[in-house]
Amino acid sequence: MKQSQLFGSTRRDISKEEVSKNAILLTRGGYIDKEMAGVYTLLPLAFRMAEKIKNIIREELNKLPHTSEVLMPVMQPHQLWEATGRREIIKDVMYDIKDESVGLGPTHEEVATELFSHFYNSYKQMPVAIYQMQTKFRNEPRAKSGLLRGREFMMKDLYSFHLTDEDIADYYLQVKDAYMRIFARVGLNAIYTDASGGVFTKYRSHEFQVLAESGEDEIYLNQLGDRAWNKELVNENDPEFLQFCEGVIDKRSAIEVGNIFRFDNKYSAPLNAAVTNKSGERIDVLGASYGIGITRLIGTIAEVYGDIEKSKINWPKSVAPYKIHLIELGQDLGQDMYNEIVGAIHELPAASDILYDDRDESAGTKFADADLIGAPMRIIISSRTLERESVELNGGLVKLTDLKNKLT
RNA sequence: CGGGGUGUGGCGCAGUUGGUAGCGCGCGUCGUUUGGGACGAUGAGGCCGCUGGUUCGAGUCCAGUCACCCCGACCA
Repeated sequence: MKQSQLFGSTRRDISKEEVSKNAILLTRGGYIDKEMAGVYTLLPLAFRMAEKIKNIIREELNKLPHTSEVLMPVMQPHQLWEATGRREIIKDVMYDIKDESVGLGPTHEEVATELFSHFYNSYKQMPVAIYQMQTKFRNEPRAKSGLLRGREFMMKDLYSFHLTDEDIADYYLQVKDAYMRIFARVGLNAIYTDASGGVFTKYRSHEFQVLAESGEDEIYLNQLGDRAWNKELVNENDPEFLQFCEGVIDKRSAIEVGNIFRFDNKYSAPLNAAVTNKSGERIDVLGASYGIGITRLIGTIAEVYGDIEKSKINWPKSVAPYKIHLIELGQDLGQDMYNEIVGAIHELPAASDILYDDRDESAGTKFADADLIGAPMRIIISSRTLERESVELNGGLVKLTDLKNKLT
């Protein structure tokens, strides 16, 4: 992609009102543009990241048994929420459509459960799970912190339906493992955290928390640092908690990047999502929800990998919008040589992952922009490097003839 | 929803006791530059968030309203 043709650009100055690290870096880098509080455009750079994250999620979730991707509606009838008794609870959060008994979906337990009931009637068909990646709408009382808490945001939500307690428990753990792989692949160290189920469920929920100063949640880490309890769940006299932390309490701020919880028959019962078992009895299926905030993940990765002072980000390779930033300095390079290197690079499998800065800008501007854009690999081509039949790759000179090997 | 703060060219900001608006960046043109956000010249661009009030006169004072930021509450 030629940078001169990329929509948007880095920004030198942004409002001093913006305090959130991810919002500052992503806005300056030309990744996002704010429309209103908690509502952002994903510019090409952030959009590419979102697509890469979505593909990683797909790869991992598609390994799960009986699991398919779908796309459910954003518009949801109030009636469905009234049926499960959640209309009153959701009322302040759901954006409603004027003069219609319809709102924009903040979550999809109702829709997913109803959808299930349209196709499943027998234990022989069980279990089954569906997931989607979609924009969610929640009227947050206070949207803030850039992509970390939006009123409109992209989410992956998965719903599973099971016949037995054993089966749902097994699937739940499989999802947990898939989530841990997903977070690792996008470069985050997520901590599996026990949390309160809130109004969602009588069960404890489990959150995936990433340690960060900017995190809204507070968690108590165990000694190994690989398990935690959310503060909201903690009663410091609880024997189970005391055993968990073994006397060492390490309280840390963290960002919740995913959460999973069982709700069993909470929605299947009122929505009549039941199947017949071997004896011919109709039994309500057991359900669970599993969510990952995709746009929040982008914000979280920026929080973890960004540096405000240096105005730069070092994205993990797996999610960087472009893996290679090819920067051309000067305009009087030997054109033959130049064509040769660009040609060589474009023969690589990752050619679509190259951002080529072909703009007529000063070296300083190009470097500053490159720092903000944060590609993991930087190739500089200039008359200085071409004199030696080389380019600069991440700070070191590499012969043109060796470049292909270095990049593959 | 409580408390505090902010709304002025595309972006970032200044604007004194009320007198019809200015700076930087960016943008256009010309020239010089080209390895860490280059320089000179010149030019374009603003119903001062919105509504009402006070006044001969309001960016400036008053009231209301909307939006945005921070702290808290909330967070399906």
